[in-house]
Formats: sequence, C-alpha cells, structure tokens
Amino acid sequence: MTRKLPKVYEPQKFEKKIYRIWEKSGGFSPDQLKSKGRPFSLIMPPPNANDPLHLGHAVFVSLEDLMIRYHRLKGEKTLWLPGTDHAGFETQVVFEKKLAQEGKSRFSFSREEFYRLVWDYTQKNRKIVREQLKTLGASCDWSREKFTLDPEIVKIVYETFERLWQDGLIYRGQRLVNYCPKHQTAFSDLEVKYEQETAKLYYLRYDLKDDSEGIIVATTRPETIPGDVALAVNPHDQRYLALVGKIAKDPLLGREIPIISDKRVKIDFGTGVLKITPAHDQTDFEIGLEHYLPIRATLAKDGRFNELAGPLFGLKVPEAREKALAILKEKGALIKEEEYLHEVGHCYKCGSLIEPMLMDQWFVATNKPFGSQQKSLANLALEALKKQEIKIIPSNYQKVLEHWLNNLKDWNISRQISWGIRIPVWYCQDQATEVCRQKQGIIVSVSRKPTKCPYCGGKHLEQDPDVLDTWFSSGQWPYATLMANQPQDFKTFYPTSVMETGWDILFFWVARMIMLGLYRTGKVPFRVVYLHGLVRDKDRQKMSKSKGNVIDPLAVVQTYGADALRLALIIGNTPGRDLVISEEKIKGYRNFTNKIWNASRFILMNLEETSSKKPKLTRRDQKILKDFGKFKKKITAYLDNYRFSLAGEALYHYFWHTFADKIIEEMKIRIRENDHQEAALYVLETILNDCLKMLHPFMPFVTETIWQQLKERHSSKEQILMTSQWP
RNA sequence: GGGUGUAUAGCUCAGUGGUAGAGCGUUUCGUUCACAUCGAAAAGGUCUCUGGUUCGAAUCCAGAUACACCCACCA
Repeated sequence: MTRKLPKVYEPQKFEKKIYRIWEKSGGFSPDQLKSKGRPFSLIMPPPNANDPLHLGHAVFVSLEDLMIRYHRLKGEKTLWLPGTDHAGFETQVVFEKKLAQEGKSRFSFSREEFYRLVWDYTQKNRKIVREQLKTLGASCDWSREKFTLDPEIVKIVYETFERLWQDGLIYRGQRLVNYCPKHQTAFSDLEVKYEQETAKLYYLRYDLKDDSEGIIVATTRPETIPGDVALAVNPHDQRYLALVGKIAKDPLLGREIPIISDKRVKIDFGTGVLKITPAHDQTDFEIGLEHYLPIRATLAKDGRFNELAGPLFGLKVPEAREKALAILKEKGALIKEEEYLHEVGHCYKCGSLIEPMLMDQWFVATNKPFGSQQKSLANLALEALKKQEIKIIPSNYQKVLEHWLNNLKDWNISRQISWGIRIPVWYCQDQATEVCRQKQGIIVSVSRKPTKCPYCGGKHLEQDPDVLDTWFSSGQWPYATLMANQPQDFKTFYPTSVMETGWDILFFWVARMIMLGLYRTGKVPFRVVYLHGLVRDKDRQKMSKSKGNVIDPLAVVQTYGADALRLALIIGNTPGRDLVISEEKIKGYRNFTNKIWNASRFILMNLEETSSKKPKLTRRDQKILKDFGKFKKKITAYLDNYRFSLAGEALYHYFWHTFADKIIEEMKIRIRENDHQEAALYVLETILNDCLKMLHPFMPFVTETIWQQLKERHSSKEQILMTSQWP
C-alpha cells in the first residue's frame, strides 16, 4: 500500500474507470444483489430522446441516484429503471427545426419516411443520453432500459386504450379544441398558456330585420362575425326583453340570425348582448348546443378563413380582423372601441394564438363514473390521495393536485402530428348497415389492422391519422415498464417506492400516472412523490438557450467532476422550491472533493504500518467515536425523511470542519509524538470508512476511488463501496 | 376571479417554542508539517410590519404589505 497519491484529485482520471467497476460488478441490478431485503424501486422520469441532457436532468439524476445508492447500501433490493421518451410533439418540433435549417419540412417526405427519419434521430439521441447518464454516475439497471415506443410498451398502451374504450371512458367527439395554427395540431388544456393582453373591445351595430334602431354588440373578435349564428341576451335583462325572438342581421354578410336568451350572458358586460359563434368560442358552443343552433366554422386548419367568411376569405386572423373593421367602419356599424385587458391563450411552444377549433378528436372522460363502483378516474385519484396512499413531498402540493383533479375536464388525446403512437382506430368507409352507421364506423383494434368492418363487412377501412398525446403513454410508465420486463418485476416492484420529478409536470404527468395506474392495476403507481424545484441561474432566471444562461452539465463534469456537480444540486435544494446554481457553488464543492481526497490521502499514508487489530482507545477517542455515532444516526434520519439537502450539508460540515480541521489535526500531533499512535489511527480509519459510506450516495466517484485505494483493508464482502453496508 | 407559496447576513438559502446558522463573498493574519482547490481569526442581521397565544415567538395563530408562481371559457 505504498502507492503515492497525487496532491490534487483529478476526477477525469478516475470517473470512467470507477463506473466500469460498478457496471461489471452487477450491482446496478436487483437480480445480482444477494440481498433479501425489501424492494425499493424508482422509475426514472424518461428524458426526451430529442436533445442532450440539461441541468434539470442532472438534478433528478443526483436525487434519484442518491436515494438508490442509500437504499442499496442499506441492503434493500433496489431497482432504478431507466428509459427515454419519444416525446411526440416536442420531438417533432425539434426535428422540424433541424429540417428547416436544411431548407426542408416534414412535407418534403412521406409520412413513413418522416417517421423513419425521426426514429433514427431519437435512437442516436438515446445513445447520447445513456452515455450522459453514466457520466453523471447514474447507477440504474441498464438491462431493463425502456423506450416509450418499444413494441411491448406500445402493446400495453394500446390495451389500456381498448379497456378505456370498452368502459366508455374514451370517446370520439366533435368538440372545440385548442388548436395551434402554426403547428396545425390540437392540444389538451394543459398545453395552453394564458397571458394577459390589452385588446380592444369593439361595439358594433347589428341591424334588426324589422326595426332600423338595431342592437349594439360588444366583441373583441369582429373577424368571427361570419361565424355568428345568433345574438343572445340574459333572460332577466329588462332592456332587451322585447327583442328576444326577433331577427338581426350580421353586419358583414347581412345574414339573418335570431336573437335568443340564455342565462350565461352577463348583463353587465359590454352592452349585455353576446354574439354567438359556436365554432370559435367555448361558451358560444355550449349555448349553441342547447338552443339547437347551427355551427358555422369559418376558419380552416391552416389558420386562414374559408369561403364562408365572404370578404375575409383567405386571410389569417389578424389581417381578417383589420379587414372586418374596415368594412364595419365604412358601413357605419362600428360605434366605438375601448381598451380591454384580458387573458388570451397561446401555444406553449411557439406562442401562436390558440384558436378554439371544431374538430373530431379522441377524449378521455376523466369525470365519467364507470364499472361496478361507479367512480371516475378523477375520483380514484382523489380517493387515493385522501387515504394517504400516496404521500406528496412537499405536502402542500397535495392540495394543488386535489384542486386540479376536482376541476378536471375531459382530456384531448388526439394530436395531428405523425411522430408518436398512432391511434389504434379504423373507420369503415362503407357504413353499409344501420348498425355500422350507429357506431360511426369506428373500429378499435389494438393488435392488428382489421381486414373488414365487423359491423357491415365493408372492406374500405381507413386508420385514424392522428397519434396519441405523449402523456397518454408516459402516464402509464410505472406499470408499463415493469410489465414489459421480467414477469416478476411488476409483482416485486409495483407500486414503486418513490416518484421523483419536477413540480412543473405534476398535472401533465404525475396526475395522469395516478389515474391510469389506479385504473389499470387497481393500485397506486408509487407511494411517495418527491417534487424537486426547477434550476435557476444566480439571477433567479429560468435557464434557456435563448437567454444564453444555460449550464451544460457535461461541461461542468468535465471541469469539476460529477461529484461536485451532484453535491451542488443537492445541497440547498428543498423540495418544491426552485434552486439557484452558479459556477462558484460548484467550485466550492469541487474543493470539498479535494478535501476528502487529501484527508484520505493523509490517513492512507499513515496507515501503512498499522495492523487492523483494534487497539486500546483513550477516553478522548471514545468520546470522539461516541459523538460520531450520534452524527451517523442524524444522517440516517435525515435521509429516511427525504431531507437530502440537510444530510448533505451536515456531512459536508462534519467532514471538513470537525473531522479534517479538528480530529485529524489533533491526531496528527499524537501520531508525530507517538502518543497512543495506534489508537489515533484506528479512530481516523473508522471515521473515514464510515464517512466514505455516508458520502457515497452524494459523491459516488471520489468516495469509491478512495475506497479502492483502501481495498486491502476491507473485508471480502466490502470490496466495492457501492455494495458495502450502510454504517 | 380562484388557489399556492415566499419575506432571516452583501448574495444563495437552512433552521428550531429557549443565547440568530451555513456556503459563497468581504477584511486581517499565516505557507518546510494531507490539502492555497489550504489554515487561523474578524466584520456583518430590529429574522418584512402590526397584533395575539406563551414564563419565553424569528419559530405557532390572525391581519397587513410586498413579491413570486399556478389554475380559470366573461364575450
């Protein structure tokens, strides 16, 4: 053991080698662990296979690897299952941007060609992501890695679709959906971001058929007049009682429309008269349904007005608005305009104005009671939360989640894109019998393409062109990944122990996993949800490429080592709260890595001549070890209570300012003066060993590197620190 | 309109019903002795404000102020 260690720890020299030792040991897999301990499982939130990892991913790797390594050291049967997400819409957007740089678009290819290109692209990225996770030290079980488009996963997703369909929880319907004209696809409500905007409220005169007086209507969207099918007033509005039942004329095209009354019209807004445009507004749509009004859809899928819009034909929304106003002004129908502050929906990705668009889409009915218990998906989730079957950390998010579940509307799962899991539905074009027509020719077939229509025998079948919302598949991730692996995995590891993810996808992902998990398996998908915060720069700004303030985790690892980055992401990171990271902070923990290295180096140098027999300890030694025992208990308690930041901080503080600054300095003198030297070294070695174990989940590389240097002094069971025993 | 948070040192944040804490930064001093990616020391806070509970409140409660975030179909 006389090898000389360098004065400075250089992570680059060791990290790759150490990871290989772990991989070769088989310690990542629960099958190879000889432990009979209770299972502990984590499913990795699958990173999108469309881009390299960013700092946000490094946060979850640090936290999840910390948990996994801690529980592995405690002798539990641990599984951390990795995977990647095809991320339908997100990936398609990223890929189309790339195509645009080459002067191409998705329309330059057939659907199949495009799919193939994106497939290759994601497979390349998956490889990169995998290597990056390894660089960060992720001790996950690569033999169980999954991709959301793996055939066995898709099969499970389809089965869920079919069951939901049979239970009446999935339906196809023509509804107003959130439509982005730029991306030409619909979204669920969650993908719409509302922003406050100043707009103009226009007061317009609609002439009456039999009265020259006319009626004044206030609207922010004059361009939708061609879609008007009625005017509506509140039934209790004295001003307009006499007008109900009369006929008005739309001021652009002169079409005749009825005046009706409906309680949804607010008396005190504008003039108290609402123009009803069912194809372009949610409230209007509902009113229209109730009053059996026709629907006039005037906007085409490309975001331009169609021929029903008369003079506005071919124009996009902003131009059409100008043109409509010009015409109205000329006709003298524009009475006045006033400033008006309101919230407008935008595409979360490109910022385009979201248009409510009338489309045939697939929905999950989240509030519809089903089965013998007559409970809805939302009910199932709410009950599980109330019964504390799932614990959310921090706990205040439980309320947030319950509130969301209580106000849930049906979930649109159709996307008009080509990258993703195709909706497993065919439509019979023949519809030759009454039964077939009643069923609207809808054939749900999850295993293969049907050869003929089961209702009418028709041979002309067409598959639904849409794909499923990515969250519909990732919402099944915990059970799908476990079912798709060895058959006993689901039994052993489901429900999983912890779901660790960011608070920003609580609704998108966590809520859907709970609902679908309970639906499909009857059990919650996880016992604990740990929500970490989002990474900010030192000015509290969100990191983004456009702001140029992104920190590339891999570059950081290159300069300061994975351990320094990991510790910087754990300390000061309180669940549910965003965390601030700066290069100075990472540098500080790089210094700590070096501190561990040098303290160990010092002890190592002095250990050379000692035996491993336990010497007689002084009173002082006993006191030090007793205090250390208390400290170990504190760390264990912190970790058991998910107080990772506190545990990390306490370890940092103890190691540096108690162990290195005080204890080592004290023992140094004893060693030099040969005063109970053996005992002094025994104390140092004992504390060092246990500190390495406790630090290992936080900083796996440096601790394992040192452990390997001390290998000859450890028992045969503890040759690798990662699979040794928690003190 | 509804909801959820936050307010503690120059900065980033912990924290517990019992003498205000850490990291970074700042200032001073110190290198033959594991480490200058170091050590020793110092300065720096009415714990946002106002009430209440209490022997005792930065901590628990109520209100105020400020800020942040989330949700929502008032045209």
